Amino acid sequence: MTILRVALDVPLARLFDYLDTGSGVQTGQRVLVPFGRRQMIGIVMGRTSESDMATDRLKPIDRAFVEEPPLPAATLKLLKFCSDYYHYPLGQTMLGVLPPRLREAEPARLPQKVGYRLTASGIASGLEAIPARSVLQKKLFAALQEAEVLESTVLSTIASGWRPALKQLIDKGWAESIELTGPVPGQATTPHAAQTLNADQQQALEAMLQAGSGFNVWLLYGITGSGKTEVYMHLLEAMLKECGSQALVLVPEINLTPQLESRFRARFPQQTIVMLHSQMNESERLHGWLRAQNGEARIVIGTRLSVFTPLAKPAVIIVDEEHDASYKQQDGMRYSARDVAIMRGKMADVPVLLGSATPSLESWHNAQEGRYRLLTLSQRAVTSAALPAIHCIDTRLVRPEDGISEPLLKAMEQRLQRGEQSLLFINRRGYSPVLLCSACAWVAPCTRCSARLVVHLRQRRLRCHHCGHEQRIPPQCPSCGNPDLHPTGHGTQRLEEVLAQRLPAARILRVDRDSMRRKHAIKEMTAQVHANEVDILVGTQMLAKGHDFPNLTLVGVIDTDSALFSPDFRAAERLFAQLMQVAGRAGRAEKPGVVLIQTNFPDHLLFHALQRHDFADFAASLLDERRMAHFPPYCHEALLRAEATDYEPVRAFMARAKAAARDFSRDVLVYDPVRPQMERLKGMEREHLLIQADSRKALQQFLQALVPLLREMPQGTKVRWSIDVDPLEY
DNA sequence: TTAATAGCCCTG
DNA sequence: AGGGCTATTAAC
Repeated sequence: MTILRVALDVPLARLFDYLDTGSGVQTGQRVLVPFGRRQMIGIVMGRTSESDMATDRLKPIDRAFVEEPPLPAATLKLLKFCSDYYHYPLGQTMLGVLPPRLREAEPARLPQKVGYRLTASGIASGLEAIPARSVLQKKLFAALQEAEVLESTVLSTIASGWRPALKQLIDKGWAESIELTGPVPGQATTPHAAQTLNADQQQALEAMLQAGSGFNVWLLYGITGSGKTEVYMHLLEAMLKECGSQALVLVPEINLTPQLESRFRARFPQQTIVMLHSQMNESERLHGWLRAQNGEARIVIGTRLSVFTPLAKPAVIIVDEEHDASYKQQDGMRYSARDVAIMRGKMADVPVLLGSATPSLESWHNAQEGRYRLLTLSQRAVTSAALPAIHCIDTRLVRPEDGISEPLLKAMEQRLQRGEQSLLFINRRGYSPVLLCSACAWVAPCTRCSARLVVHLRQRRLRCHHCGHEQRIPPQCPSCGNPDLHPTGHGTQRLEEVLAQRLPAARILRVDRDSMRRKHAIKEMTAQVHANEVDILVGTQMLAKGHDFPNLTLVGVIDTDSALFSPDFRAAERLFAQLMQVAGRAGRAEKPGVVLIQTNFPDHLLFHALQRHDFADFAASLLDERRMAHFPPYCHEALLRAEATDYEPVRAFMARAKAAARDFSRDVLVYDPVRPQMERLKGMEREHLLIQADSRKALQQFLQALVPLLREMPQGTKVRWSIDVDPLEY
């Protein structure tokens, strides 16, 4: 009798043993097992003949899903690595990355694919037999004539209302449905021609092709508009020539995927492309996962979680906008999808391509040190499109009125007259960030967070942007009774209002999380801007990403000074990336763009570098600072976070953790526990303990010793803690 | 994490 | 004694 070692979704850092029932289940397969007095889905991690547990206490599995393909060994290995590296229980790691459907006790399978083809009589009668007014039928008939067999997804791309028309063809005996097995037949459309690469792009591509198919990390550093995507597609074209090989393309947010998706689909119409992100429904996610695993999907495009998607034959991994913070998971297993991608590339011995206009300092440093190979795109792909001119407006000299300074307003007026578009960038949604009592200086606080409530005037409500808490705007100051409460400072809503007053002729559109909540809001917004139905966009960083607005020639940046002197040492790096990105929205086509930044500190190095579009220079100076301060990437960090409803148990837990750490902290620096910026969040009192080490190895050894002690520590129960390896936020 | 149970205070 | 609460423990 053999024993199965099973990973289960419980917060315990071990596996559970079960008796096999002669099911023939393999490593990597799903099983349904009794656990306590309920049932759970588990993954078989291996077999053994010995158990730590007395054999008579072992229970047999209830069911093995032998009809499903087992997770490949490479996936198990990657997840085991992540579980170790991020110090997160293996079972939760394993089960946590599965599409939700695979966590249910139902066997998973791909839907039987149905294809359609012409019957013998259909072929005999020919296209002429269809009456001219049945346009759709004719179209479908022609497509079937050309391709022989087409499946439903392809027919949808030909005509959205194809079903009734096809039914008519079937009723007439001219077409029939058949069951499809094996790979999907290609689409009838011809691929979009590859764009010719400029010298930089060509050089980058050749370097990668020359290096061959083995592991290598490439950092493709290309300014906005330099055509990184075109390089990706040329690379894929070359890599996917090999039979059955697959590419994994990671993108930061769902926002960006529709654009990228359509470009890839137009370019690779014959290949099955699968999208994977959290906005897809459960069956789509399951099917995408299974198609990636069985090799049918040649290109997998997805957000961070898709870095774990099993692939039958990976050939290359691309991480677009590698600096983007959304690659870092901020709860559960706090992995960095970019770093996992690199580890995966290493394990699978395939190249990894990181792309960015403003690489993370970690990656930039690795490139400088020769661990990654740097590829630079310094020309814009559309050569006529000049880089935007970036100017600062010194707000010490020109006081902004209601948030907007005279020169900025003038510039917007000018665009309005010329029929061009402007974008106002402000990183704060809502009407105003503070509600202030004019008599006693009381400001509306959140009850659950150490944060101020943001005024949302239109809804007449106060909202916490951290926990979602909401309340009505009080009619008078709760502290002194004064009815004169002032919304103070500017958010997107207020700016929109101010602009409507100052530029009454302008058509203004606000773009933030609040206004873009509706399902196709972003798509509609993009269409409106392209159709020139909008003169001024007012929005948050949402607007900074990806969009290409050819008639947009002015970008105004309202207020970024707080980030210049933030206690977070990564704030400047992020601000630079953000401004570079938002500046890239200006003047993408033939019209030159201008960026105006309102600031009290126009002489700050960040702005000087930005004006010269000189990331390299700014990165060098930031790296100098980091080296001197001994911050990442010159050290490796982990953060122990703890929280509970009361502060005392948190403090006690952290004090014990720190004491425990002292015993074996020779090669690491363990700081004293500190309260984070946001001391209270969502009703929880928090504390952090920072750990630094010179090497990853020392840090890992330390954590390996510490984490088991933490697990055994009496926590006064309600303390929740987690380990964040390579934290980005503190 | 979930779920059962052991332990404890309280009322009656 | 038994209700209602919290702390503790086991899960294969």
